[in-house]
Amino acid sequence: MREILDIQKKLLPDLMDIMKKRYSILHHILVSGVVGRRTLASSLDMTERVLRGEVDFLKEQGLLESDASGMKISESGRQLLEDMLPIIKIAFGLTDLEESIAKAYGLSQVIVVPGDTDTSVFTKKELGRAGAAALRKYVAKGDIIAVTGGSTMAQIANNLTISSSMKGNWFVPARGGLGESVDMQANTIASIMAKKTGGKYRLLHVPDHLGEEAYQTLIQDPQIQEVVDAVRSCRIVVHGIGDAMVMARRRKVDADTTRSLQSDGALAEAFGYYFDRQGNVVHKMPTVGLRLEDLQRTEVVIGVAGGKSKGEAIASVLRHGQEDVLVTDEAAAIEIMKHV
Amino acid sequence: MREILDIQKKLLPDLMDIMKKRYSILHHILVSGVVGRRTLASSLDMTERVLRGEVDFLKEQGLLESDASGMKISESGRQLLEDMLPIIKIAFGLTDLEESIAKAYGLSQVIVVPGDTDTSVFTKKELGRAGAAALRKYVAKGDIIAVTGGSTMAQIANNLTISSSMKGNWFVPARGGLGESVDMQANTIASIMAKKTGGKYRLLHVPDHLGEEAYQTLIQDPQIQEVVDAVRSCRIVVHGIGDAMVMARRRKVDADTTRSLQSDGALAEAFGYYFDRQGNVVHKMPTVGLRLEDLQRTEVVIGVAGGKSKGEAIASVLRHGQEDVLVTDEAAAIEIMKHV
DNA sequence: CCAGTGATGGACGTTTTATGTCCCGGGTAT
DNA sequence: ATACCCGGGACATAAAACGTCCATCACTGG
Repeated sequence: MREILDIQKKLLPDLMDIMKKRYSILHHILVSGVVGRRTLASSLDMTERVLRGEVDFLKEQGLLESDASGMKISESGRQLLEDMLPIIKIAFGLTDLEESIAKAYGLSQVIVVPGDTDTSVFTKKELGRAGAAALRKYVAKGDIIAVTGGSTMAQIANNLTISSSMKGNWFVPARGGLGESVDMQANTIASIMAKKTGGKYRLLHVPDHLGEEAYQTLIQDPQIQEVVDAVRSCRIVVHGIGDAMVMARRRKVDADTTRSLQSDGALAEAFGYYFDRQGNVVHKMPTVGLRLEDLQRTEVVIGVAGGKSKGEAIASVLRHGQEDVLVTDEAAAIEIMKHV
Repeated sequence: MREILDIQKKLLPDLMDIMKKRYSILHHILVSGVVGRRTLASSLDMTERVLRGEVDFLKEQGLLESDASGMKISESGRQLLEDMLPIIKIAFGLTDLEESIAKAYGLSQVIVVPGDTDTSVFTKKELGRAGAAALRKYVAKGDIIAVTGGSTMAQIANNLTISSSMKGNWFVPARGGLGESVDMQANTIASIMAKKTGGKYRLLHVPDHLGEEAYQTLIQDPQIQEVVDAVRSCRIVVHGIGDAMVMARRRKVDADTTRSLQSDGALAEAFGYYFDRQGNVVHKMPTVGLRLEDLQRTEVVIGVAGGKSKGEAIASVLRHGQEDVLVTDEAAAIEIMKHV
């Protein structure tokens, strides 16, 4: 596979460029749904005319369709994009990145999508697609799947589709309420995922910042206890990874804790735990749900995060060593490899 | 390996041609040892100038060397050729098929799409796409285009798009109603094609199995006469090819006729005529429209059919010798070559 | 020794193709 | 109703490809 491309490169040096160009046009149209020529041209940084040439070609090949409202991808175009993914990864050099990260951190699979989530909303969507695909790959019938919150997780939820293998699975939030906006809370994500896949879900309604005694009575509650048990016996965890300080701010952590996080060198956050550069846990959010020790019994831990700015944070979570699968983007992957 | 080339064929069809061209240049030089530009050009059937462009490129890539005595292949060029062999075999299996069929049956163009229409719906769609592309290539402004019915023709109609070169053209059914389901009748196909391309159409409402006198009065009708005249003066014919017995059954031909077809060795059916293995007409459907002798005045006859099971039938229609362009699939093409 | 042959590489005008730029008529969402 | 965005047509221009001719060089055969 790789050889064939190397051979072709010798005989057709610009093959890769054209292939990438056409791929990215098609891909852009795929993620945009319906889009016009001018919009597309500016978003791809091409002149209108040359884009038009390519679009005419792609139309002739039956890979996209156009009507008065704009252009959209055809079924065979969508299929083509799917089939092309491995080729594109090689052409973009992403396979190398995937393999080196997997080896450096002892992961069983790494998926790298092209682009940078920090700068392109399309990359974020692609990350969601890839995350959903990864989950689909590892899930089995009757699994309990614990998920966290965050915008990346929301994207994954968006890209899940109904599938027989996920029908009847349980989606649960990995931890209790962690004071984020509603549509990115773990509870919300779990319910969306369940609806999209035809699965079931249970919610954990445990507010933050409870007094000790209120907390104790709450976790004695049989209803809550049941959900917590389910969470702790999950087979799959899918979680985002965040920058420690950004997450602390977003969750309105009090000044004292923030200071202590800073002095402890907290760099990354994942499922309510804060990690320093070496991958040590330096702080945990006071709420119920999945504990670190539960992860060891968990069969598949899937981390999903992207963006150049998150690279270092992802690296420190990976160093902690509980992850099995990582889904990230090109920019973050490059940063991760700087911190081996 | 196979997939990557199929993908590239869809996304970069012209680059595949260039690859073939460069490969054959290199290969020719390899077998010739040392050879001059003009000699090579004539032996490859290229103009000197275009060969020179390619040679300059190959020299730049270090794949061949040239001195005052002529050109010869370099070591890395020889290595490349060796590595390419499997790629070339796969990538151009179809091209070879196309050329051998074209030569064997004296056609001006043969288009072979990968796959087998019998087993894959996708191949059938691809056949439709290729048929539409072929029609687009040969059509000119103001043409009258006669079409037949059938599911393959319906696919072609589906894949036609509005285009200025076809605007205002006439689509007519090649022959009268031949007792098939409505959405595959020539009348229907003609009207769909006209709508899709922005052309106009005329229909032929002549039922099958008319009594002789009803038939005579019908074809005296000026309206019908006008359409029949248009059909017979068409410049382009696009038609499907069917297995004789399958078609007879589908058209509910009576038992007597079926027996006579069988005893005459009818193998194939096209535009209402039945052909035996040698390409002789052994029977014709009793309806009005295009006659065989009209085909000689027709400039472009495009036959479209695929599927392993139809290979022999296609071959016998080709042997009749009126076809100019054939669009088929890989499985049928292989069968066709077995019957040269 | 020399003319003839066939080679490469340079040159140049012409044709074809690609590109930048505008505009038009038609839908669509506001 | 209107303003906006869409695809597609049109056209001048820049760039690439091509056909053609020629100069020069190396080798060969006489």
